Amino acid sequence: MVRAPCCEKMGLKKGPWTQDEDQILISYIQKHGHGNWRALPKLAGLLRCGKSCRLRWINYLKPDIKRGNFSSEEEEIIIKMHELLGNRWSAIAAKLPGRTDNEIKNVWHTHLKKKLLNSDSKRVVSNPKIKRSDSNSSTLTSSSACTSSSDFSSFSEENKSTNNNSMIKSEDTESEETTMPPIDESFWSEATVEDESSTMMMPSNSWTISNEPQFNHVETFQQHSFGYNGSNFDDGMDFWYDIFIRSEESIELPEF
DNA sequence: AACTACCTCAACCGCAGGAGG
DNA sequence: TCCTCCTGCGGTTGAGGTAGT
Repeated sequence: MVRAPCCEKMGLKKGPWTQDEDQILISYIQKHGHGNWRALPKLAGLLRCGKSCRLRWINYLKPDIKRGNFSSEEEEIIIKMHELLGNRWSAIAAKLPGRTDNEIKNVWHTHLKKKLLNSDSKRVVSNPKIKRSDSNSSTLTSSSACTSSSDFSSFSEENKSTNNNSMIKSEDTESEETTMPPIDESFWSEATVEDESSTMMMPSNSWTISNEPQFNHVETFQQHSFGYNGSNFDDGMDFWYDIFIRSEESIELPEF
């Protein structure tokens, strides 16, 4: 490493973990919980900094970590979530049980980015079958839920470079205006994933978002959830994404 | 077999933000 | 309000593995 070795300075070990260290960390946390990470290595008798222990536990030792290759479904979810959220790996990881942000980040940089480039940035949702799910949508303002244009534009920016500025859109969309469909029963559709053992609820209508952020507006967003139900994950759990969709309504701000 | 180039992924770093005094 | 401590996040690094020559 080029950067200042903070742990070495204090006589602490760094670099790859040994099996012994792993075992010490596991048994300590199983007995006492992790509590204060900074204090943990001293209490457990490890010559590591707390940060290192925390990372090792979260990314490798935690019992619910799912090891092994990512399934194609998981990869598609990552791609979709990355389109929506940008490099917010922890948020993406929260929707993939058993996967860590570090792992997802690595997969993205090593596989998915290339995959996307090679596949000409095509949308990953295919073969939609229509079936409604129960939508729990609620209106909220950008300032409270999506932290406004900064959050929204982060994935908007991403889309500019990778997907011609679409959030979720149909192939034939041409307009650059913001065109939000009303959210009603027909909003939701179901897209099947490859193995047909689970179903994915997706918004069925299409819309576009403007190329230019409207900084003189406080924009409102509607929150919608979509996700998987089914048994294609080991734990059989359902999970849902929350997405924020720019509403037709926006509030004019006075010019300063 | 030896060397090089490329890839993968665990681990590190600095920073931001929340909590508490 | 300010300061310190702690945690979590995202970006980056580099050792080890693998493929190609």
